Amino acid sequence: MPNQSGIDAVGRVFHALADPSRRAIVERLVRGPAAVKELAEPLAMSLPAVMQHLKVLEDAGVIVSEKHGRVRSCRLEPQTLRTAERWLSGQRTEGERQLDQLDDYLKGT
Amino acid sequence: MPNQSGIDAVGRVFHALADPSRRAIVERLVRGPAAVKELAEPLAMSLPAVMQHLKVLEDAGVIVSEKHGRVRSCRLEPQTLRTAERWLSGQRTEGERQLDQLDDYLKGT
DNA sequence: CCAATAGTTAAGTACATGCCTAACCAATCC
DNA sequence: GGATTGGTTAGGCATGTACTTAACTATTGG
Repeated sequence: MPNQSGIDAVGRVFHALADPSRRAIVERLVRGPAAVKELAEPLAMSLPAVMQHLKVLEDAGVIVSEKHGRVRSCRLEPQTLRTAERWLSGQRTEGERQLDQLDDYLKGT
Repeated sequence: MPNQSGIDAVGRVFHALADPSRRAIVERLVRGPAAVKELAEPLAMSLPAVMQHLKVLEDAGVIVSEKHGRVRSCRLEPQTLRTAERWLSGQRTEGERQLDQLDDYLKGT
């Protein structure tokens, strides 16, 4: 069991993105919503395996899905990726922060 | 085994960051280098366990370490986190991209 | 209605992860 | 030199992850 209990939102997102198949799914969904079948196609694995990946992504809040008729449509929940991005951008050393300021200065001119 | 073979750099970084103890280590190292002992202190686990976490972080390229005398000093390798950040910022939907442009416009005025 | 399509559930397997304890090594300190 | 400090190695255990196949359900097109 991981060190901390269940409510580790950022951790779930990073864990979801650690798998190349799941990142491929995300990369596909950036271009718009897709059905499970379509997401499965390029992935060289069984449908149930894909479903598990989708569950991990959905539990992490990276995607949402809803069923219309017999097809489940999945789409990205962009805010969640932004949260992870924000955690990363928070981890800057003092040196980096100075470079960032220089950067802003140059852009602002 | 994950779907793809070993040379998945971004995947290793995300996997390293999925664990709360490892993120705590990163958050500490943002404020400057530290010895293994110091990193272990707030973590409520054995030294060997901490060492394994450090190995995961080092294999992912998130940190580097070198031994001076009997103490191993660890520090952040900021570029690696930037790589992960860049992957995330690449995953923007069309809608988000438009918001970003609006954002840039407002800032640039 | 029947068959094909899209998805779901269940159960099983192989391997990875996150911890532990115990034993060990090598640089310091007195 | 001997004890202490900081780190390392080895082995083991419980749980989690990434798949698989087989069987099943619900929608839909002809």
